[in-house]
Amino acid sequence: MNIGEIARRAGVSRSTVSYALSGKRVVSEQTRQRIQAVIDELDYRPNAAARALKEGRTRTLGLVIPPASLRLTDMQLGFVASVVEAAARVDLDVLLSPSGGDHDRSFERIVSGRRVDGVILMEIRLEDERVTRLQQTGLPFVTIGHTAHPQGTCWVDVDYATLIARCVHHLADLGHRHIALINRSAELVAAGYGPAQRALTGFTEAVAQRGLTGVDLCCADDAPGGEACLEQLRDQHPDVTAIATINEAALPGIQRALERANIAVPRDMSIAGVAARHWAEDFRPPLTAADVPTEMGNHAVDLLLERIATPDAPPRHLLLTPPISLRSSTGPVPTR
Amino acid sequence: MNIGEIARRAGVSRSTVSYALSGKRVVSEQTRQRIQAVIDELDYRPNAAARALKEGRTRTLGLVIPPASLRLTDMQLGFVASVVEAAARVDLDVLLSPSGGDHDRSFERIVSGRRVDGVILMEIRLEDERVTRLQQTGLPFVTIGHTAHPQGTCWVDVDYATLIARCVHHLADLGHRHIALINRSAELVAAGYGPAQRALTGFTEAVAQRGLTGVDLCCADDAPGGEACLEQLRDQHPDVTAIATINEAALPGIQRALERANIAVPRDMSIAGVAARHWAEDFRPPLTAADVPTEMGNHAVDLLLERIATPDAPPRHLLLTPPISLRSSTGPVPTR
DNA sequence: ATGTTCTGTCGAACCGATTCCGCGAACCGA
DNA sequence: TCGGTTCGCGGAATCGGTTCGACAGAACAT
Repeated sequence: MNIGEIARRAGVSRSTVSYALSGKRVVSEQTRQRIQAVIDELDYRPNAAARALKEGRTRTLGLVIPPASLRLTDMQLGFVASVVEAAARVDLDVLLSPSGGDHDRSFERIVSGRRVDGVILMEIRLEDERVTRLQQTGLPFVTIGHTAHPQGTCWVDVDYATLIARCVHHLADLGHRHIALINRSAELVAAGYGPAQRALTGFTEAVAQRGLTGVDLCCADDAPGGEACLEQLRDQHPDVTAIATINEAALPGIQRALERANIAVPRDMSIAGVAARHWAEDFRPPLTAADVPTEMGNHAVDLLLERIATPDAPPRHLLLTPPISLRSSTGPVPTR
Repeated sequence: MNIGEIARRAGVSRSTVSYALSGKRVVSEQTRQRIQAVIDELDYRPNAAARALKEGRTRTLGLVIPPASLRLTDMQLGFVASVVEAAARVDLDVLLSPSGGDHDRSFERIVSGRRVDGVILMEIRLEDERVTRLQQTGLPFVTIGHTAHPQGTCWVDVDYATLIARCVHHLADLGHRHIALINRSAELVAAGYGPAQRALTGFTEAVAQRGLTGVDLCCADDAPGGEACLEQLRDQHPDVTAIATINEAALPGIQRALERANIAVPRDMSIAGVAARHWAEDFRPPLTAADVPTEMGNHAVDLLLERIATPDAPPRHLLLTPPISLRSSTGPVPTR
C-alpha cells in the first residue's frame, strides 16, 4: 500500500501523487480528484519512516521524563499531559524517554538516532549532563526548569523564588513573625534540585527583608511526609504561626496532622504556597496559593517549535509568575 | 555522519560496516576493530528512520492514553509508567497518542502511518471503534481493559467483578447486612465503562448471593465527589454500615466527610475496595483493599511483544485478581 | 597443477517517500 | 508559421540504512 500502488491505480507517476498530496506543485483538478479517490478507497497514508528519511525530520518531539520508578507528581503529570496535548494540536507525536542517569540508553537512542526533531527535558538538575549532550548534538531542546547556567538555553520555569517570597510578604502583612518553609524532600534539596533551591533562596531573602524569623524544613513528597514534618514543626518550633510550602504532595498529610492536633486553619495557623490548583482546592480550607500553570507544557512546545524553525535565533526564556489566589487558608496572626 | 562516512574513514564498504555492527555476517576481527574505532570517535549511531524503512519495523510501541484534558487517575498513570519502563528494558521507545474520539488524527497517524510496531490501548470502552480499526489494519495490539466481545483480542485487565464480590463477602462475613457500592462517576457508568460496569455486576451478584441489601452510588472521581457521595449516603441510606468502592480518587473526600460526621472507621463504618496501594495506605485508617497491580503495564508489554513475534498465535488474556490486603478499615458490624 | 571449499569483502538493489530537471503539448502574439 | 511562455506531468536521483549475490584470494584435497 505504498505511493507506487496509488500511482499505478490512478494511472499517474509517483511524483504526481506526491505533489497532489503536498500541493507543492500544481496538479490539474481532475488528476487530483482521481488520485484522491484511489487514496480514499485504499485508505492510504504515507509511510512515516520513508518520509522522515527523505525530509530529514520526523514530526516527532521527544519528552524526557523522570524514570518510571519515581512516582511522578501531579505537577509533572500535568506537564506531560499539556505537552502531549499541545503537540497533538500541531500534528506532532511525542516520544517518551524515561531517563534519570546521564548515559541512559533510551535518551541516547532518541537523541543520536535522530528519532525526534526536538526534545523537551523535564526535571533537570542544576548541573545536568543531558543538557550538555544536547548542546553537543545541536538538537533543538527546551527545558522545563533551568540549570545553573541558563544563558545559552531555552527554558520555561516557574519563578519559585518570587512566589515563595510573595507568600512570605503576604503572611508578614497579616502580622506573622515566625514563618516556616516546608520544602521538598531532603534528597532533592541535597541534589541541588532547582525549585527546592530557589524556594529556599526566595524564602530566606524575604524573611530577612521583613525582619522575620524563618525556619526551613525538608519534607518527603507524600502524605506521611507531610504529617511527620508538621509533627516536627510543632515540636521544635512551637512559635511558628504560618507556613509557606511548595510541597503539594505533602498537603494532605499536613492537613491531617493539623486536624489531629486541633489546630484550626487559618485561626491558629496560616498556610500559603505554590501548588497545582486541584491540590489547593482539595485542601480544607481551600489553600491560598499560586496555582502552578498546567499550560507550562504548551509553552515548552511553543518555544521548541520556534527553536526548530529558527535554530539560530537567540534562545528565549519564560519565567512564569502566576498570581497568588487568595483562598481561605491565611488570616491574621492569632492573638494569644 | 552516516554509514558511508564511517565506511570511507575505515576504508571498507558500507555493507561491511553494517555487518560489523549487526554481526549478521562474519567480519574479521581487525576490520571490526578499525570500524569500531571510527564509530567511537565520531559517536556514530544509525539513523532510525532509514533503518525502520528498510527493516519494516520501527522499534517503537504506541501507547494510546485518554485525552490530556481528562486528568489521568493514579492508576492510569501507573500503567503509563510501567509500560514505558518495561519498553525501555527491551530497548523500545514509546509513542504517546492522546486519543479519545474514534477518528482521532493522532491515532490514525500512528496506526496507518506505520509509526509503531504495536499498540497498547488504555481506557477502552465496551464498544470501541479503535479496536475494530486496529483489527482492520492488522497491527498487533493489546488492550488494558476489555471490550464486550473480548474473544479475538489480546488484553490484560483487573477482575473488578470478583474483587468487589470478595469485598462484599468479607464485609458480610463480618456481619454487615447493609452495604453500599461507591462506583465511578455517573458519566463513566452511563458510557458503559468496563470497570464500573463489572464492579456493579460483581456487587449485585454477591449482595444477592448473601441475601444482603445493597445500594450503589455513582461518585465523581475526586475528593469533593467523595464528600458529596458520603453526604448522600448518610442522608438517604442511614442503615448502611459498610462501603465497597473502586473509586480511589474519591477516598480522601470520603475520609474527610467521615471525620467531619464523627463516624469512626471501622467502629461505625467499614470500608473495603480496590485501589492503588498508595491510596489505600494514605487512607486513615489504612484501607483494606485489593492493591491494583502497577505492573499491569509490564504484562501488557509482554503480551504485545509476544503478539508482534507471533501474530498468528491465538490471542492471550490476563485477568488479574490481586489478593485483598487486610488493613484496618474493616471490622465487625456495630452493635447499636 | 587443478579443482573445491571457505573467508572476508564489495557492489548493487531495495525500502517508500520527496523533489529537481526536463519534456511535450497547448496556447499566445507577431 | 514560428519562437516563447505556461501548464501538467514523468523520470530519476536521493535520503541512510540492510541484505543478497558475487567474487577474489587463501587453504585444502586430489
